[in-house]
Amino acid sequence: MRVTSADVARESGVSRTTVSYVLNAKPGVVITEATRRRVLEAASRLGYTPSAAARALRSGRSDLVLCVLPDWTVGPVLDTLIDHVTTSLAEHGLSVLVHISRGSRPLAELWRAVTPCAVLGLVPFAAADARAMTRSGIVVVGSALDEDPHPETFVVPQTSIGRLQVEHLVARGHRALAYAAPADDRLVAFADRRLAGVRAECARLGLPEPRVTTVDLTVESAAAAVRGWRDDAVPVTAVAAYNDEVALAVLAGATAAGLVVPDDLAVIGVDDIPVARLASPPLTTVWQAIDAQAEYLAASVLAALDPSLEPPVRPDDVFHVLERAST
Amino acid sequence: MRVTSADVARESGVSRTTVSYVLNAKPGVVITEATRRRVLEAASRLGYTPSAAARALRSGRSDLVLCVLPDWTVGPVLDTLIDHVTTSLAEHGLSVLVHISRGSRPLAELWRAVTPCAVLGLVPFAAADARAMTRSGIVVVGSALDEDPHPETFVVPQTSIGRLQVEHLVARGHRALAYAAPADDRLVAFADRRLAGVRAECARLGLPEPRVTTVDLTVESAAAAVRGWRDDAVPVTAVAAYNDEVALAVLAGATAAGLVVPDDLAVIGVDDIPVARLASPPLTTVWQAIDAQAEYLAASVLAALDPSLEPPVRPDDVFHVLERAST
DNA sequence: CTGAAAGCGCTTACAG
DNA sequence: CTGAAAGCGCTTACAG
Repeated sequence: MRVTSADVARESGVSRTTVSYVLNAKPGVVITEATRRRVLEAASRLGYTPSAAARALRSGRSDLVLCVLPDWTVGPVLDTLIDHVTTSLAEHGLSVLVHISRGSRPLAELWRAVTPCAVLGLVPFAAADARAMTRSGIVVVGSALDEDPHPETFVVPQTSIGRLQVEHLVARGHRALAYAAPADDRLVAFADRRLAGVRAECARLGLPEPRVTTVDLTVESAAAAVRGWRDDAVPVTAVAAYNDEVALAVLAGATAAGLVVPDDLAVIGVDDIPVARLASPPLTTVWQAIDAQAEYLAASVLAALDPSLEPPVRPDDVFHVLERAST
Repeated sequence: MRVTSADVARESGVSRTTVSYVLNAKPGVVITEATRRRVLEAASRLGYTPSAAARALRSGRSDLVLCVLPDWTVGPVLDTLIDHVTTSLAEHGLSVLVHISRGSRPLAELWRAVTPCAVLGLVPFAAADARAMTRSGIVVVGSALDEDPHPETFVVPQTSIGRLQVEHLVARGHRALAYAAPADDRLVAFADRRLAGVRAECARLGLPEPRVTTVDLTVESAAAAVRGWRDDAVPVTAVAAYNDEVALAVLAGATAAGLVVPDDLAVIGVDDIPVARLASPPLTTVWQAIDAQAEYLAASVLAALDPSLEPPVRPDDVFHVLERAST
């Protein structure tokens, strides 16, 4: 049924060795042009496609990169990141496969089934998982939410997002700040790091501790939060939100509470989702240089796979404030 | 280096055959409880994990399901759908791997590398691709944007979305309708089907042809569109938008143009993205029963894989209007 | 420049 | 109830 290299060999009148040499363009081996052409023609005529399983079994390595995502909704930023990484690695013959870790099955089952050459975690791996993969010869590129000692780790400096938000708000004259945290439990790790950045920057600038309030993605929840902030001894005048969705909720809540943004309350989000600019007023947000991050991530994988490659330099300065009318 | 079934056999003092029988719980083969236990213990002591490559090579089939996504931004609806499908299929020992078809590499390279048992397309496959996969013994579950003769195809009745939107707007007393189309080229196939639904329903109800305008995700673009609609001989009073993002743009554009929603202009979207309810006024939208769709999709894959299984019945009535204040 | 042969790790008839 | 042996399709020393 299946067309194998033996078929191609028979069809073109050479040995399987030669077929393999030709099809893999084995460096160092010289094949007569005529032979080469015959093999190539036979292969395409027969519709030959090498068996990945056999190749993986033989070489002990596949050309698949397994990308493990967190189980919370991905969002356009991560979508774009994956897009870029996929494209970059494709140029090096690697195919990226994405798995949403739905908690349902252990990660181990998955990478054992796929036998990827590398696993890319966009969420931190459990130490045991990382160890098991490494022991199996799989290259592991993990992620950290912040500073991490491991050189082979993708670091998204979440704290600096919080810092940037505060820096921007303070430059606009605000001193009494609040942090609008997301309600979704699954985001807590990220939210905490961003909040840590907000706190650290407030402390550094000698501002009072920021008020921290969880805001649902509903107008009522946000309006209640806004009222709470205004009722404070020192009323909050500016809000750093976990992300754009939370920021949009705060915007809606402020309007519902009769406040004018940004005069009564300034709001800054994170991500620059498409609808951020459609809000009224348009939402100021923290934008991320996803291309640079993706480039770095792809280069990290390649470097980890091939020790002769120079490890890439972590991109600096990937976050920027996109100033709109909400601050 | 790698622990193989031969190691387990040696360690437990049995043959590889027995190891295989025990580990795969081969039905019909009876193994002494003592032997069974010895093998199981040796396997776990050694940390044995079967080689997926060898298994795939041997059996000619893996337990991976490749899910191919379109190259446009996925969005929360598709995210959720994949989540559900992943969970469902995991219960049957299948792992779902997602690939964003970035256009960069031909699909063929990918499924050849992965050798999945099934490929699930959330976007229609090219006929040649589908044929090649089927010929290679891979089960193909494709998608169609609308009615499709193939029984093994996932159908999302895009036209009925448009119909529902019109039906809702007409029930609210509107007769002069517009369709707000997305600017992104990659969405054109979907947008066209939804528009076809809008047109068909207008025709059925004896309404004038809907005005069709492309709307960027910017306030300016939307405001211009809104003004155009108002300047018509018979001014448009209600808009069916391609999705919630476009609808939010129209909302912003209407406000910018000095109109009051829904009194001057009613707007209905599609998807119920989280921020839809945060808009002012909150956005009426078409909601989809993703759970039912995901269940159907997972069952389709299983049925295609195992002919003895009853093919699932296509869920009916998956779309519903979620009425909020924008209509 | 090309071929015969081994072996990657597994499963499964086929004998005992 | 258990074992020896073949073979899935590939690549790669090793001989010519």
